[in-house]
Amino acid sequence: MTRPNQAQPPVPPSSATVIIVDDDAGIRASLDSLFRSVGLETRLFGSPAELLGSSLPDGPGCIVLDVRLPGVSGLDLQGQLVRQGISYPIIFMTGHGDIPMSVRAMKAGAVDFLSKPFRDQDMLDAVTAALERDAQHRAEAATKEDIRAQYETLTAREREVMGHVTAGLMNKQVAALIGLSEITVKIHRGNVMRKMGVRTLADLVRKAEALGVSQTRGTTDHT
Amino acid sequence: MTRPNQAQPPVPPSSATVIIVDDDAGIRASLDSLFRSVGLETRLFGSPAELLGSSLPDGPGCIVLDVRLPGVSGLDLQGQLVRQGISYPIIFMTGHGDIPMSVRAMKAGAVDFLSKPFRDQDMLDAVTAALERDAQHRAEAATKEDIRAQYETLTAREREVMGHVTAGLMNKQVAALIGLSEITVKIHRGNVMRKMGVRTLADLVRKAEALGVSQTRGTTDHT
DNA sequence: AACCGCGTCATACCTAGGTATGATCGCGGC
DNA sequence: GCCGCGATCATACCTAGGTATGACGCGGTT
Repeated sequence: MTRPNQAQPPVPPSSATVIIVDDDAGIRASLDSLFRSVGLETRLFGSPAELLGSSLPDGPGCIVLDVRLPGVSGLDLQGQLVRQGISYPIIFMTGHGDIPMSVRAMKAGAVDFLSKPFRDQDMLDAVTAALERDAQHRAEAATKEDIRAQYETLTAREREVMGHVTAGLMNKQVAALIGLSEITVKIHRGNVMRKMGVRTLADLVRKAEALGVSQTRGTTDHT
Repeated sequence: MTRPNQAQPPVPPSSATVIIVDDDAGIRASLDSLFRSVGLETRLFGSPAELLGSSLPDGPGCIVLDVRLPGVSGLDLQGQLVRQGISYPIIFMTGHGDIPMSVRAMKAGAVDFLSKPFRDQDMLDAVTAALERDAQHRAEAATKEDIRAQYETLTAREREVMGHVTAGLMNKQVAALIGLSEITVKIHRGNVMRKMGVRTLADLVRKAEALGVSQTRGTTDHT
C-alpha cells in the first residue's frame, strides 16, 4: 500500500528537473547552462536509448527533446515513454521541422514545439509552462493514488457493497441484490466508510466518482 | 427555463454542417464539393466579417478556416468566436504557414492545421475528428445544461440547503448553521430532491459535482 | 382585498442508517 | 490442531431521514 502523500508540501519550482535529450553536445551544454542559471536541475542524454536505459528521477520535471535523433524519432520516443508510465510533459526542438511534424507532436500532447534557433526566453517560457502542467498532473495523480490505496484495502464484498451504495441503493436493496441480510450489508457499509476515510455518504460518492467505481444506473428523473 | 434536451435522438453525422471560411472562391467551391460529396452540409464565407455577421446554425458542425484572411487573422477569429460563445472545433488551412503559427493554433485548441495543398482525405479525416469532438462537447454541454436548468428552479434557500447537504452535513447541522429548525431544513431538502429530479443523495451529490456547487469542506479522513 | 409562492415551524409517524454485542462458519497459515 | 480473518446473521438500541397535515407571516400580483 502506498503512503498517503497529500500532506507533502508543494515542491518549489527550483527543485524541478529538466531532462535534455539532444545528439549535439553543444546544444546540450548551452541548454544545461540556461536551465541551471534559473535554478533548475538538469539531466543530459545524447540519445533516446540513453534516456530509456537510465533511471529517471521521480520528482517534478519535464523533457526537452530534439525531434530528429539517432535511432528513434523524438515523436516515437514520446509514445514509448507513455508506455513506460513516464509522463513528463515534453517540449520538442527541431532544426529541420515542418508543419505536419509540429502538428503531430502537439496532437500527441506536447507542450511546445520550438524551431532552432530559438530565443532563450522562449525556451524558458515553454519549460515554465511544462513544469506547471506537470505540477498540476502530479497533484491530481497524488490525490487519486491516495483514494485508490484506500480502495485497495477493501475486501471484494466491501467493494461490491460500495458500488451499490454509491449508486444510490438502500441497504435492503443491496441485500436483496447480492443475497445477503440487511444487517450484513450495514456491516460492510460501515467497514467501507471506515476504510475509505469518510464519515458521510456524500464524501464516499465523491471518492467513488474519482475512482470511476459505482454502478450508476439511471436512478434520476421522475417527472 | 430551458427544455430538457436529453431525450433528443443522436443526430446522424450526415446532418452536420461544415463552415468554410476562405477568401479564395476556388478553394471554397472545391471544399464545398468535397464535403457535400460525403453528405455534409456546408456554409461558405469569404471573410471572418461575413461569418461573424451571419446567424450560424446551432446544430453540430465544425469550421474550416484559412489562417491568412482579409481583415482579421484566422487565429484572432478563433478568439473572437470563443468570446461570442461559438465553440465549433476549428481546422486551420494555410498556404504560407510556419511552425510557430501552427503551434499557436494547436495550443489554442485547433483540431488540425493543414498546409495547402492538402490531400482531400486528410481534410476529411480532420473534419471527422472535429465533428467527433463537437459531438462529445455537445453531449456534455446538453447534460450539464439540463442539470443547470433544474438547479435554476431552486429558490435561494433551497440552493443553500443543497450546498450543505451535498457537502455531507446532517440536517440538524445545516439547521444550526443557517439558523433554522431541522424540520424546515427537511422540507427544503425534500424540495431540492424533487426539483433536481433525484431520489437518492448519491445522485444529488453527482449533480452538485457537475454544477460545481457544494461547500466541500474537508470532512474526510479520521485516521 | 384576495391570492399565491415562499419561508417558517410543530406534531406525528414511519423508514433508513449506524453501531455494539455476540455468535457461527470456512479458509489459509503457523 | 489452533488462530485469525472475513463473512455471515441476530438482537437491541439509538439516530437520521422523509413525509403528511396544519398553521402563520410576508411580499408581490391580480
